Amino acid sequence: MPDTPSTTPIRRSVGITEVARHAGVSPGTVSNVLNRPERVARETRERVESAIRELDYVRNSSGSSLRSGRSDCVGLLVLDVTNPYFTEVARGIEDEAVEAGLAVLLLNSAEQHSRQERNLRLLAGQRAAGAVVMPIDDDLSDLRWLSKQGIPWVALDRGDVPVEEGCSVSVDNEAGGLAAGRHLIGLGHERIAFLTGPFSIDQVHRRHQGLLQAVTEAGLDPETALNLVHVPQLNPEQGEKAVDAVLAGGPRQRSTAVFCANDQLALGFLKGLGRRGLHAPDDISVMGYDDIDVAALIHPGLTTVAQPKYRLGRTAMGLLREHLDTPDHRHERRLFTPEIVLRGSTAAHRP
Amino acid sequence: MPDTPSTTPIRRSVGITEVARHAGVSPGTVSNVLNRPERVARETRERVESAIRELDYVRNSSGSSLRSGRSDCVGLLVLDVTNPYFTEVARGIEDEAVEAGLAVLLLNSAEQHSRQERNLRLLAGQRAAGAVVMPIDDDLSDLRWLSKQGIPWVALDRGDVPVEEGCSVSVDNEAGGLAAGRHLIGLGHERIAFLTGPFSIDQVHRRHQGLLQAVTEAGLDPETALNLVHVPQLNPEQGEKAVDAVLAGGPRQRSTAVFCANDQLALGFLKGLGRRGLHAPDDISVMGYDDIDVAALIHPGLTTVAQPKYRLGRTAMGLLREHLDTPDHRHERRLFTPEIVLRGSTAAHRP
DNA sequence: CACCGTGATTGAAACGTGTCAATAGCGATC
DNA sequence: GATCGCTATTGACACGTTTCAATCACGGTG
Repeated sequence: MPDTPSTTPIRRSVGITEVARHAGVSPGTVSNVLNRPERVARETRERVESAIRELDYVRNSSGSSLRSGRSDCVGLLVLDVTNPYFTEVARGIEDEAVEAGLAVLLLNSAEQHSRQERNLRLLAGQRAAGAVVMPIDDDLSDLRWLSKQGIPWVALDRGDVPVEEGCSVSVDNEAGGLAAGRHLIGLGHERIAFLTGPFSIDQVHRRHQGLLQAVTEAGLDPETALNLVHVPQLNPEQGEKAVDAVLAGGPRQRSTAVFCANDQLALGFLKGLGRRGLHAPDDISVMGYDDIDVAALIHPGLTTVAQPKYRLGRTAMGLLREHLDTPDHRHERRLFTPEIVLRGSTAAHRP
Repeated sequence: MPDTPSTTPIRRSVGITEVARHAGVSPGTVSNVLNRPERVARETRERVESAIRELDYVRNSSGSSLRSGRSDCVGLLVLDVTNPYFTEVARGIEDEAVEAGLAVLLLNSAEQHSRQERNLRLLAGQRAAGAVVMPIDDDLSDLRWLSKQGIPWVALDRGDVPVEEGCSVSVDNEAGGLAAGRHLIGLGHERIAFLTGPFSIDQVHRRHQGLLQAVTEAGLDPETALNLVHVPQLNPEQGEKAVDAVLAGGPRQRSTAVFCANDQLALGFLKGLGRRGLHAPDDISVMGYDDIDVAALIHPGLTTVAQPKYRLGRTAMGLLREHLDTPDHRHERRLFTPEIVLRGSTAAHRP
């Protein structure tokens, strides 16, 4: 029994050498026990292991990654930590990373370019093993810089990354818009509002393309069947404000359904409806996009286009793992197809 | 002559020595430029700085923290990344950390003890400068281990940490329960249901204590005025399931208001109400706890007890900074008082 | 001129780990 | 008994940085 009742207040933490001395072997052997246990005889290994336990040794990853050149940290660059969409993705990434024995360094860009740069510098400083990045805009120069620093990456939610530059995982927004449009048209709606942010956001633009396709393939005239309502940002406040614009027009021209580019917009819109004493789907059918958690928690439930968020994160990290494991890795682009989740906020149009 | 062709095959990134050679100075000078710029003459400093820029040098933090013993990483141990409550706290922490020039290593315990341990080990391995921890239960042994490893920490949302063991930042749950109770009683409600998880969760237990105090101070008999409904977990599904239990009792005994231990519970409860064609506050007043974002986004808005989440995170990290800066630091306990946010889900009782 | 002080720069020694050639131990084979 | 083959272990060095005592340059003072 080692009786060390008075833990020294200030001490350099125990290192590999101290463990070695304690077990009566050389530091190299301890290192071998940690990294290639099969190379060391069972008896010595056990002796070292018990010394490790006894001294409460934990390997200093600074020294380790300094020497080996590799770190067991991967970066996750996120646009906004508070966005529930991202947190779900983060969960997928983390689960996969844990399996690979990697630590996730979560970095928040807070939608600011300066902060994204700062964070990438930080990753490079850590000599991170790799990174999963949700780039703040379609400017790839930051990612190229990362490549130049020797840090492999996977872009998330950016379908437009050339496959020779790097891996990417994203969801087919056009297919999502198309499915949403078909759903509403299938319910008999012939005048649909699209509540959206600026088309400079690529994802939103593509959703509109899909919606447009649904309208034309149904033989409707986009001019009259589609009512575009633009708001500056994709947040609930804007959705609430937009109610009047969406409901504009006489009884014959008024939209009977609204497709929101975003669940957040849809939530705000629903709230605005409620304030005016109106309800979905009786007064207007409402559809969102993303399927964030709350979509299922409100009444009526929000019909929406679900992104496979968790799987998105998992495959992104999976791709990164593959990248790290295989030396002659070739970049890949993975495209997911979203699925519609039917809930109570949409219903058949009753003329 | 540096012709050692058989060195490591992996491409090492540029280091301080290469910068030094390029600028015609010694490595020590480059280090000084990075760490104590005032000690080096302006002319040389500029020469070094331009060399740094030219070679695109970024400091290797492994080497740095290995030598100096300090890391610029702090850990943030979170119970569940997807919980909006925590993400808001995380935002506060990150903002403060960025100001202090610290990187935040976000680690997710996913409510599992094994994972919490894993993550703490990881932190110790990184020789992190400190940690902000939301402990998974009231067992302090993990935190003590962290202290023994020489890593200072601040506990979050655990009011019961002895101040001689470490710093803590939390919110006065008893005050929150009291305020909620007063609000409902002030509206004329005399039969209140408390929808809650197991009392083994300290926070929930204290909220109940506060509620109890409100009831007794109003001269009501807790036996008849309070209806305790226990569910195993604090999630929306349980809230939805609990509707019948809350609404039980004849017209004279039925609760006219429900105080949910959690916004998530409240959301589920509201959904369950809607399913049955009932509405808040007409059929029953509903109150939550936490003030997560969605509470304001639904209709009617959810009256709830707001925790100062962002400030909670900021002060936690602030305390940690203080801890790191002042050598003769003494632990502190900060207690915040929550505030009621009035929205539409509660209303006066009409007998 | 000798001496001192000051400020700028240098050289070398760590920090804790991984790697790898070298060595020791030892039974089997020639 | 010498040699070989094999496994287990050892030393010593390198990774990139910080730190600190030592050195150098140089102008001012006695």
